[in-house]
Amino acid sequence: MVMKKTRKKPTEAELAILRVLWQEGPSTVRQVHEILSNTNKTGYTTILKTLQIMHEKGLVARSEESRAHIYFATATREHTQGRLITDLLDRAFDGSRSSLVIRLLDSGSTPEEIAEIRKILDEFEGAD
Amino acid sequence: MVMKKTRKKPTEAELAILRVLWQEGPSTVRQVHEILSNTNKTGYTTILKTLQIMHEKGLVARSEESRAHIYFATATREHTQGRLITDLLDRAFDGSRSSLVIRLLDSGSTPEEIAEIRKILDEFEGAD
DNA sequence: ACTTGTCAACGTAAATCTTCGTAGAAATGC
DNA sequence: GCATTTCTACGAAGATTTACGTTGACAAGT
Repeated sequence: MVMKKTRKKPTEAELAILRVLWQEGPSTVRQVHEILSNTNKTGYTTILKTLQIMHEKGLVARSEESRAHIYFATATREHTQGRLITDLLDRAFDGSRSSLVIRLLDSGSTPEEIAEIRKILDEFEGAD
Repeated sequence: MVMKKTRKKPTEAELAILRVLWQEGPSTVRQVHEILSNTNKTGYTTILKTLQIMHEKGLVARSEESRAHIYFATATREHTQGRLITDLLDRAFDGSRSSLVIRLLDSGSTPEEIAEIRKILDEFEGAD
């Protein structure tokens, strides 16, 4: 039996922590909590517990060398984003990428964003 | 206190049911179950219970005229899709629409899809 | 009227997610 | 050395989600 390659989808609380780890790099529980306490009201031990669960799930790994363990995400932001978007694509858009883009643009995009997206399209079209 | 305009985000099971209602139009519990039993293994009463919960939440409404109640979604597919995509945009992409599109295209899009998306972009750029 | 089948309603069980309190180990300060 | 602070580990409570079993109402046929 081969190890599953696809990790489980992170929960809301887990994703919030992953965002911090991706942005800040490897961090201690305290550091993650400091960042999240700006927007959330979750206590220190809640972050700790969630990180321990994420560790069991394999969403994060940690260095235990120093007393304050240092956690880091095991999957890249890009990989996780890809999994989340294809998941939503299947669950809510019947796999239609174009209708997803329509909703995305419809939800208040600026002309700058549209121009940027067009550039992205050019690159993808050129690469193929 | 004004009534909240924004409905709660549907759960996985709820979204699966909403997809059926959007596709098939107003349906009885039995009809929804028939469709979903092709891919899912959930029992009839599970669908029924979920629809009742969705009714409490306001995600669906129903006509009780005939004995078999007829359920239909209260929000359009487009509206719900918009809420789901902006939710994911905030939670996983830090609000960056372009990086969301990158992940979307990166996840196996065909040249036809890219061309279609380009057309969509044209329309949005023309409309603004 | 009686039986049979269909359906909504109810309760609830199991799983998962979120949150926090407390204990104990490790480091720091006096 | 002893008290205080900092940190992980453990346990557990509450909320939410998912999933069924059972019951009683109701309708249709015989």
